[in-house]
Amino acid sequence: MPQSTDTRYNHQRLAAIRSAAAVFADKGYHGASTADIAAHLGIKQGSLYYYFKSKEEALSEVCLLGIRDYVKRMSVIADSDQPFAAQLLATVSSHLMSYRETNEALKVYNDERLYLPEEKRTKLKTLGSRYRQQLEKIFEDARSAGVIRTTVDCHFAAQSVIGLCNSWGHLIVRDPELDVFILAQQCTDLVLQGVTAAQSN
Amino acid sequence: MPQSTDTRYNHQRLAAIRSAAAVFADKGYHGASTADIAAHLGIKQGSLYYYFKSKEEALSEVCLLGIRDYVKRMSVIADSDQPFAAQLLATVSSHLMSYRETNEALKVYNDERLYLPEEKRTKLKTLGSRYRQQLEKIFEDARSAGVIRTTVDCHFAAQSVIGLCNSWGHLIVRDPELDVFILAQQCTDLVLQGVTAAQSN
Amino acid sequence: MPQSTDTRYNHQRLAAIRSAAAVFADKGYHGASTADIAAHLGIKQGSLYYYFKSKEEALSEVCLLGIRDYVKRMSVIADSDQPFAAQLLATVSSHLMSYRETNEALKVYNDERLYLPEEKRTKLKTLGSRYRQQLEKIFEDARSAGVIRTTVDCHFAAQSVIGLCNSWGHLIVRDPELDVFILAQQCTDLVLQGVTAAQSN
Amino acid sequence: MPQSTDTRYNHQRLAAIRSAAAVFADKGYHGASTADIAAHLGIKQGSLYYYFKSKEEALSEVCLLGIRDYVKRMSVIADSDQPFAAQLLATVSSHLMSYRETNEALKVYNDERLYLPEEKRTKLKTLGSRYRQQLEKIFEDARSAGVIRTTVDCHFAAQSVIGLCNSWGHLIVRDPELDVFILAQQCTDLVLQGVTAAQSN
DNA sequence: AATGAATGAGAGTTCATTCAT
DNA sequence: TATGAATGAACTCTCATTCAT
Repeated sequence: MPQSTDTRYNHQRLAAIRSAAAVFADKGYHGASTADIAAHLGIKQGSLYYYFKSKEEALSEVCLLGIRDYVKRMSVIADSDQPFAAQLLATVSSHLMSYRETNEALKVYNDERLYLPEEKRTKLKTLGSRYRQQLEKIFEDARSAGVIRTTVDCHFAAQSVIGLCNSWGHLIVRDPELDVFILAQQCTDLVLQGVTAAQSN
Repeated sequence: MPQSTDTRYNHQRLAAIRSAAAVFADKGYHGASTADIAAHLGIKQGSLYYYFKSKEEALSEVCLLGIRDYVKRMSVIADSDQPFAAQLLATVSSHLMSYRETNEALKVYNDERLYLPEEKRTKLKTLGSRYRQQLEKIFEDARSAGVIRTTVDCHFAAQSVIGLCNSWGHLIVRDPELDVFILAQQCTDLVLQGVTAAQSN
Repeated sequence: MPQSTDTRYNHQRLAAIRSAAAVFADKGYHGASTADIAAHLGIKQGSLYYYFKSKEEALSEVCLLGIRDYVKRMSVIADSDQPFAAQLLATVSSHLMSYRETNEALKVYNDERLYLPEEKRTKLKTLGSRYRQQLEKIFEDARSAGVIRTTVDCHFAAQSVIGLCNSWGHLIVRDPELDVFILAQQCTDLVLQGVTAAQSN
Repeated sequence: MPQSTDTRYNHQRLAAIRSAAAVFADKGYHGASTADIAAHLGIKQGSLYYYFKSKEEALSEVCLLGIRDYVKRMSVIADSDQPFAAQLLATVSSHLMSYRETNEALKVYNDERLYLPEEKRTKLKTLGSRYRQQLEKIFEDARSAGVIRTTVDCHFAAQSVIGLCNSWGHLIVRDPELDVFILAQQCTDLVLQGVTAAQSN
């Protein structure tokens, strides 16, 4: 069993996970064949099994890759002392950036994790839930501080931000021209101000 | 070959499409087997082919069912003389309701249409684009009328509304307890006002 | 799910079991491919799965076929009132005949049952053990009646008879010329009298 | 290529053969993988090929190991001047002991040799046949000498003794508690005297 | 209008084998 | 002497599809 050190094996294995992420993102878990993944990595089909016990393990690893760092960054943001608007922008930026950085793994986490067996899925779900709860907490703190309206449903708001980011994430993956920073700014603005013009009176 | 009148055949065929929608929504296109669909409908696998030429045709029909009415209603909304806020609420309501009404077909349209061949996909895409354009137009008109800020990017706004509705739609399909009307109100509010508290000066 | 009546399905399924028995007997469980079995039956490989859920189920059914009748006949013999010598001859005859009748299924039961999962194996083992116990009982009764020597270890004797029959069974399967009736007579004689010449004094 | 002297290589090679014997005996030739054998020996899969040209060669060596000494001992017994009963006991003892001594190799020879190619199999068969013929000769001599009944079929008797020993051998391999000496005595007794009580007149 | 039976292509997976190091 | 990495063929199994009935 390989260590998590910097061996050649681990290097190649990570490459394999990234290949799986790309292919799963493109064709979906069931639509993608192990031959597709192997071809993307430049090896033969059977050789994949030197790195994965099964196709399912590949999916599992991709999902983990997809949310690990992204959840970690959310913790950093939640623990910071920045004002609400800055935290929100940071969250959205981090979320959208993840779609670029992790080779579509986050998309795979969102769309394909349901094909994992219960056990692995709940483990991932725990991570995902923590993310939402931390975002929710940010909203609640802002509401307590009077920064946002008292009528705002924080659960709804957090879920909406996540949903908004995810739906843009799909477009980001498909369209490499999209500017993630501008988009993050726009999304944050929308959530903060809405679209309505300021009442002038 | 049966006519498209109100025969028993057409009745059963619609039931078959709905079964396909339910199964595709649950397991994805590739994850679902024709046997699953048949079982959901209460017939045997081979008998499905009396209603569909192929599994792909089933997907195609489901996607069509998923957006037809929903696009139609958008046209009605776009053509109406209601004020912007009312149009937006109507759009969101219609969108979210579709997830309930059409037996998960809209979810299938969103998640699985990419598995259709070019030809059929572009045909659907046309419908989907029209939807977005009409929504975009609503935003543009509102901007011209000074109802929303001039800095609002209408393409971005329309896409965001659609994304927001779709991400909530996924939750709606999985959670039958969610109240679609309240949700529509909340989404509209978010887009209109954002979350920021009113500046008191 | 098919009934155990005389449907076409059950007829074909039995034929499939017999084919599996023949092929397993010839090449062993792991050495035989499902393609081999299908070819022996005159259908295509994939079609086998219309009759079996898995290759393992095929093995399981073959093993069952292999001992079912054979165990049943032993019960009849054990319950009869015949003298010991007649019972022994009947047992040996029945045992050897099974190798001819059941299309090598008994050989498969002996050699390949260890590849079944625990659960199914123990179920079969119960049947097999009953067989040995009944035979052992026959020896014990004979010993009590003074028909055989008091020094005879009945467990050893029963196991030896079974082993003798099984080893001849292997030869019977491979050599269609062997006369089972003569063989049964010889085996019984050996066990009854041994080879030693009568002491003449 | 190493010599057949007492090098470290030959030492390890013998260990490899014994590992193969153990694994083949446990899982069968086709059920066992080269990885299993390597693991049993404490090396990695690929390294096995330093000792064997192929998996088949491993089987071939195991079979040879299984019968070589056993056949040799039979020759010694056959050439000796002992009385029939002593020869028979010696034969049975030697046969049963082989199951203990040679690491299950004799079991492998019996059960798996059929997977060898014609050429190698016939070579082994020659050895095996010689064994049976020598045993047959022992019976024939005893019959000529009037030690055993004239009605005894010597071919049948020799085959039966071998079969009896092999079937007990299987049990010996699986059950380390079985006392081989007692068993040899019992088997010999059975063949000599049968089970029938002495006629008292 | 529906079914039972079969098919064949393709999937995931295993594994004996090779070879540079 | 042994290993890590890779390969390709074979295998079990699934499934969309067909068709006689």
